[in-house]
Amino acid sequence: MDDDNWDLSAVVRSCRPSGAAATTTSSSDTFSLLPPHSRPLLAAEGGKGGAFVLLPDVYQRRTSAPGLEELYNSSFLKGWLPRSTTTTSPLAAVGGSLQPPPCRRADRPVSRIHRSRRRKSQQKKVVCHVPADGLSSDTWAWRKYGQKPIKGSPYPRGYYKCSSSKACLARKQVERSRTDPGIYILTYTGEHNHPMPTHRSALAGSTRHKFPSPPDAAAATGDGGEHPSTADPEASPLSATTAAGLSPATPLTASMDDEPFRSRPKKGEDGVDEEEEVEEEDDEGLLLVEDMEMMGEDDLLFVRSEESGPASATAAEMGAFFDGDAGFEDHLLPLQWLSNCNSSSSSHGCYR
DNA sequence: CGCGTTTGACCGGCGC
DNA sequence: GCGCCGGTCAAACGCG
Repeated sequence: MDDDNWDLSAVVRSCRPSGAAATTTSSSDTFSLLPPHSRPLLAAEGGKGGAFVLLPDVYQRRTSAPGLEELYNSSFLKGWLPRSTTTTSPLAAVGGSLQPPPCRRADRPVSRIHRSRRRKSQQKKVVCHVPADGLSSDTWAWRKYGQKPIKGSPYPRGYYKCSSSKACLARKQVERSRTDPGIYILTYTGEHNHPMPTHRSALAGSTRHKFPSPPDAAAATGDGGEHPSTADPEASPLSATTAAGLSPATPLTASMDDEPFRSRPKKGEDGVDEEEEVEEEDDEGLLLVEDMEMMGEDDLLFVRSEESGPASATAAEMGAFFDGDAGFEDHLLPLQWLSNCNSSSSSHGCYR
């Protein structure tokens, strides 16, 4: 149960805006830090025919919202809310089981089986579509452990693990949207079994490639030629590699931002200013979460924000929302969101 | 020296 | 049952 919360919260949390990322630790703080500008537009999709919900001021009130329960209970929500609060969520299972002791490839026998793999299809995951800047907002420390070209997509998918704790089963996949290169598809699975790192000390190494990457490469591939070390743009079209691979973890630093920014018509590229720039574009919706989906075994919560519309939420925001104590376990989060949406629609102040 | 990234290979799930 | 594809591992390497 808690696990689920963790999971979700963690997941979403990662979508935090770069600006707020570093300093926020408590959920409440985080929350308050969230850019008000983003009014999330949630799209709930129960598998098929999804329903879209506008979430207005979710962030402003994270406290309980009357009627939430009703909402929650309503068939509507049930259709897409992760009801898996129950103990049996696949995630829980995943979280509970630790990975087997590492074995070398040579040794790697058959025992890799019990990994977190467990029925891929049943794994609970949360999918967020975030703009490039959204990636940088992830406050969790992620470590890239793999990258793979995905069939049908020109961009590779990067695989990340939470580096804060070895035991942490939280994972994240970063993939560039094939339709909109400016958008990244973040897929979170597993849950963090530890508190969010206050500061990214863990990211030590990740800070490295900040903006070293040759602009050309990145620009050329359109995705990420960011890593200097890697990048063999020519090697394969997928060299976009880092595109997806930008470590989302390095948010503060912005490895990812770097690249993504390029893809979008951007102005300055001085890494330092990136955040500022981001904020600037915020108004335009750059920092919004394009889409967010939470998938349970069968359920899929699809959250979508409109880019320019008033209703837009940054991944970060969502993260904040889920952040900390308030988790799915209460199921209040989503509910709150929903309720807020319904009740109010206002305020979307611009972030900043 | 520590940590993260890169990269090729391995393995299992899933569809046909 | 087979093959494809996605996900993960771990050695090698780079950077601060």
